Amino acid sequence: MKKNENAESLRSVKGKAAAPQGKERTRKVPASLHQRILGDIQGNILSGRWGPGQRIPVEHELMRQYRCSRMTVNKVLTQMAQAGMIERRRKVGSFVRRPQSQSAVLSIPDIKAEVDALNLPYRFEILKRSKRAASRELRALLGTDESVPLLELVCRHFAGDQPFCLEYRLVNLQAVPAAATADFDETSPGAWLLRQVPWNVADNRIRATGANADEAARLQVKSGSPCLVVERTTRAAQSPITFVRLTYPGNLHELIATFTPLGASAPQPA
Amino acid sequence: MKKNENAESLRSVKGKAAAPQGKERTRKVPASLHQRILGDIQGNILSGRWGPGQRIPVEHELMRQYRCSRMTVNKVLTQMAQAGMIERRRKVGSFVRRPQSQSAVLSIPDIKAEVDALNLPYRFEILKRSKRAASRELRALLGTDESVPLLELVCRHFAGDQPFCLEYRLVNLQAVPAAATADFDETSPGAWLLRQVPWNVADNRIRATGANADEAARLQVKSGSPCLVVERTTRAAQSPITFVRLTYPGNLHELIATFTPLGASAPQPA
DNA sequence: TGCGAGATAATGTATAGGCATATAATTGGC
DNA sequence: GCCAATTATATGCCTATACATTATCTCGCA
Repeated sequence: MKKNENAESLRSVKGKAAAPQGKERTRKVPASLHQRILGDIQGNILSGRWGPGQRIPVEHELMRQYRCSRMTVNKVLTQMAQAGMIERRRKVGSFVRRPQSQSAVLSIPDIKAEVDALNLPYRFEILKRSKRAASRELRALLGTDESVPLLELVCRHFAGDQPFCLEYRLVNLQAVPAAATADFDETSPGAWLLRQVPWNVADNRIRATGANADEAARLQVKSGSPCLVVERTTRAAQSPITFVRLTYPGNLHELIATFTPLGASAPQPA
Repeated sequence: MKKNENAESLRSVKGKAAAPQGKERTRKVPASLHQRILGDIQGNILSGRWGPGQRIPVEHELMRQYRCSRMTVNKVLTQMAQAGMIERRRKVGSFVRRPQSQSAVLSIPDIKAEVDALNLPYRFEILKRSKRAASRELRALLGTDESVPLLELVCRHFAGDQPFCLEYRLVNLQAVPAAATADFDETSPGAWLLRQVPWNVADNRIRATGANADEAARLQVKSGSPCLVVERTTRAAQSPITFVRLTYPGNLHELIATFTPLGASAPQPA
């Protein structure tokens, strides 16, 4: 099996870039060399030409194919290894990984953004707000063992006149003291917190339940009707920030996750 | 050669290079320099010291701080930009991104693996199997407009004696002709397909519904009881491979997604 | 035959420099 | 004073090289 069936993408002459594409005549011409190399290798893997376990060309071979330096191919291969698509072993070579479990990137937008996407007017209301010490159960939800002061919130989000989502939230007041005095008139607690503690680490748990009587009344659905529940515990710098349970009436909502081997693993800057 | 000695002396100095305003150095020290730089910058962002919109040191500044070359810090910053944590603008600098929507990594394991994780014996059965041409609706599910031959499967997965999951699947026989003659006695269609077309791209849609009469009977739950539904359309090299709808009885199942700013974005080898 | 000492092959990391490109800031011409 | 041209800055991308690390293979020698 000849290995250079895809080697026709050799650079013509180094340092000479093709015409600065006036109107993107072809699909998307990968501008940079390492993007092109990455695309080629990824193509070979995704198309199945290079199956799991198969060894892919070593760095010097790729240098030769693309007439480039080792750093360039190394950058590509390192990136693919970090993404989990290949496995690299010293002295032996690089091999296509066998995906044990697909991993998908789930985008969790702000609720306001979700409602906006439906072209419906958004509003929300605070149904309950109280300060309290963390009981044992609440501490378990937040994943902390310290007894910290908590802010407890229940909040309802609307899309038009229809209840869209019910939010139960605990905020660690020790980590975010400003939450105690914040009025959530303008910004919802979720958005407010994201402004305060923008970058954090979170665990999300997604499941389906039937609405209990309380939830059903607040969401204006029948008791027991299916709901999508997203629970999220958020930490930043080792201390828990907030726990939130979002309950969506079943058919009103859908989470979208995309599995992309590489590339768009993060939200784009709009 | 003096070049060598120069590099050597730099290397020795490097060990004590200042970690800028880093306080939590009690962690394990990352082996390589760029890992340390990445950890430092990430720490500054996650801890909130560098908030969204804030400009982070330019490459030459980081070179000086860490006494390293530009390639090294460039590697780090490029990586962070790809992960979506910072945004880089020429001439202006690099800025901490404001996460508009959190993106989490969702791990979608094989059903057998899920059941194994519960320490229950796994088995499955094929309830229906038929070949057919793609009707308009089925084509819409698969996301193709060609009229391709399809294999339609209904399959039930058990955890112990309890039905665990219902699987409705369409397989594009044009893309995977071997599926027509495969017997799914040993391996479930999902696992079989993953062996045939190991790397692919998929869209996942997750929602909650009530079980209809048919599903309820097969899952041994009451009609209308809440179910978690995962629909997935899988493509490889532009041609759709398979569509699958997995229906889990509500409280039996939970999807876990983790938001990690950088790093373990892919499943690790066992 | 067994086995330890290289030789070798591949990746991992880092350096120093280069040109290219986009854009903010500055300057020059009017 | 305003707009255009230039310059400076910071990133984007690439090269060529060097040395370190690690696992595999091979060869010489007892």
